[in-house]
Amino acid sequence: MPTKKRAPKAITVDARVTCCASVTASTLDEADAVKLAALLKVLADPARLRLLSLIATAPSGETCACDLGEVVERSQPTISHHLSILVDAGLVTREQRGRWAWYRAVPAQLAAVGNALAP
Amino acid sequence: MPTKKRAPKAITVDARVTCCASVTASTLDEADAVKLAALLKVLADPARLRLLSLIATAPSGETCACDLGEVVERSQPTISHHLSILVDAGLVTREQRGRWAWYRAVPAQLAAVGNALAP
DNA sequence: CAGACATATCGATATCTGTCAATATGTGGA
DNA sequence: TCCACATATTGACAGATATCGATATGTCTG
Repeated sequence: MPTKKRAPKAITVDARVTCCASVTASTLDEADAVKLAALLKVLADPARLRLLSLIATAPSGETCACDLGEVVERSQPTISHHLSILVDAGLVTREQRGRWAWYRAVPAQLAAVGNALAP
Repeated sequence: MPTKKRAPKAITVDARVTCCASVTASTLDEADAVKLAALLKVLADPARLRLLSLIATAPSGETCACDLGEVVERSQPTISHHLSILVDAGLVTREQRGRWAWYRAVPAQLAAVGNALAP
């Protein structure tokens, strides 16, 4: 194995996050299918899609949870619940600052799911 | 008679099927979110992902339902049920030939969903 | 026509999930 | 310290859904 140099470090954004196998590249086995389905299931909810969309398109790059309730018409516990699910899935990150929670999108993770469908 | 400078009508495969709005392009409203979530929900199941993957990667371009049961380990009614859902979502097409049902993938529809996530 | 076969539909069920009200936790200000 | 506020957690519940056995529908073959 003639590889000498170390692997290319952080080249730009690595959308090559190996979150899941491609649907069209080869036939998915059950394990890969379960993994991808789990991520898709996170996305397959209107409330979560709207939250993610709001966070991802925020001009400042981050969004306060306090601003989400007004747009997505759900109760505060429901929104908090959905945000947790998005965080657990690695689609957004959460940072507590004082009383407020700030969320940022993780574009690479979203892209990874998208690429699993449309490479 | 080459070079008619027409507007680019049918540009190859149009993966630009307007099935759903992009998550990151602008903030989704509830209606768009419901639409996209519905399609994602169809994909967010391991059995359906495996079926779609099998159909999409078939060398001949089509797959007989009779071959799907052996690979995806579910009962015959369950597989038939999932195939119906995939057809209804426009992700595969179904053609009855004699006793057998043949399925083909609809790459544009899958790509449209993927592009809604990763443009 | 009769039987075998492929697929679809029906009915039932166990599990999952989105939602909210109530409550808990934690933070900053007075 | 005490209170107001932002967010998270808990508990409960209605609706959705993945699954299977039984059965129906439709098609080919002898």
